Amino acid sequence: MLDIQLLRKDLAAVALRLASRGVTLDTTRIEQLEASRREIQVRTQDFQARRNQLSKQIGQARGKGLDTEVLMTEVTGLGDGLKAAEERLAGIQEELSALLMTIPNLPHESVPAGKGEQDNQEVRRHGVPRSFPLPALDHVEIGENLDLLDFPTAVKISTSRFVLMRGPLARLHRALTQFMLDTHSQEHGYEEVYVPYLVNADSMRGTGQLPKFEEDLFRLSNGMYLIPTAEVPVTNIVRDEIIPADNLPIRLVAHTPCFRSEAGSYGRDTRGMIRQHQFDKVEMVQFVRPEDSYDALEELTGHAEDILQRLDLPYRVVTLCSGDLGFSAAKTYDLEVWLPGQSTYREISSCSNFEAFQARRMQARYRTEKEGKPGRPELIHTVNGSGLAVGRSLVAVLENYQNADGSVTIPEVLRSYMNGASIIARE
RNA sequence: GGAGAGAUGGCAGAGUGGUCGAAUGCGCCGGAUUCGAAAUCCGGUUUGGUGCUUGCACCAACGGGGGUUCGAAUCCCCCUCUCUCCGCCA
Repeated sequence: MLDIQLLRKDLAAVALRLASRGVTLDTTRIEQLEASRREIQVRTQDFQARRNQLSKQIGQARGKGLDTEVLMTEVTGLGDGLKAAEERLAGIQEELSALLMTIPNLPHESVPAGKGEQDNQEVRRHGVPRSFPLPALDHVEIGENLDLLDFPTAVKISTSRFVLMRGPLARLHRALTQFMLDTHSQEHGYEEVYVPYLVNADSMRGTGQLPKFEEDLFRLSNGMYLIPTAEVPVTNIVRDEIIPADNLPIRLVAHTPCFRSEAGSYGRDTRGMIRQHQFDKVEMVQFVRPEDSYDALEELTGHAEDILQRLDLPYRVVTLCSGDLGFSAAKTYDLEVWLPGQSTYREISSCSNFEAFQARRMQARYRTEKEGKPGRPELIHTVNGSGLAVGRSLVAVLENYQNADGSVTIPEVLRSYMNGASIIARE
């Protein structure tokens, strides 16, 4: 959510910055609503002040046994006007806040202008894609040849866009998860947290999934939602909290399954594990002081990159252009891993600074200090990123570590999680 | 699933129709005292919003929503959540 003050003060500038995301702001409508809000709110509060004053006088008069008829007559006369003003004000504020909830975040000044994916800017590359004597297989062929990856059975049990993994492959998937969690919690300074996978609508509103993107979510019959990312439960830990300044920054990491309905991506990535309704992810979240959030974004992106480097997977870092930014993000780096089976880089992590956008929705604040004295609560900044998407990491390992005989070498750093094994081969 | 109790400030806890945004205690902040500290004493200490003369005024909020009333933390209705006991259960 944007700061309503900013819209009041400089609506044209806000509209301009949103235009770079391809979003058109109805400035006329906002100006109209603001003008009437202002007028009606002042009138309503005047009514309320008068009523409070009179009611207080009635109470005092009764206490002294005096006659209250004159006072009663005046206060009764306020009734209709007050009620009408209150109702109109409520209506306007509801409309304003509903509108405000659908406006995306403003891109940071360092974000390149652009319409879509093609305008994203590559920042750096790391690692060199390995060359294969024969055309590299994709993860589906590799996994199915090993009899460890089973899509048909997953479809039987559930439906399309689900997967069944067996034996050493299932274990490799778990090994990746453990490795990521251990690295972030033991070496990068994150506290590991275990969180609910079902959340309420307030939490979804807090991080920005609702009200605009309900169709991307799985909603349960009791009104709760399956999380599309650990970002939702982890970030909402600080909803409606005032954090002592000394506690910042807070760094949290969680592993969760993620559920996405993938409405609107029919026909995209239908083959394989790239785009599933259910996948696992390790997510890093940081709560920081506003002045620190861009440093935190660089740091957190580095933590995600460290996982790729330790797995020795080639990747590149891309800055999303204004038109490709997610709803809540002010700036995003995507990490794209090299997939030999597709001969292309594919997103494996997304690291974003949301500035105060989520914090404002959540009322997540910290207590500032001024010359040693406690100051006013101010909104924190939230930063998060995948570290990494586990399913896609597995895909990357299979494709980058495949051997000519159909086996797959296990990356060094995962072997301790695989009972010392160095290879996955057909039995 | 059944029965009962409850939800008030950072915490504990009072308040059942009127000067209550809320007693009291604890905590926290500042000051006094002290060589320093403890103890003690004094003062301060919720959040969101609006207006303008930017320092003041006003509005709203006692789990959430609605109602009664001139006036609601207090009365009524609905919802949510928490706790206790029983049942079930990893």
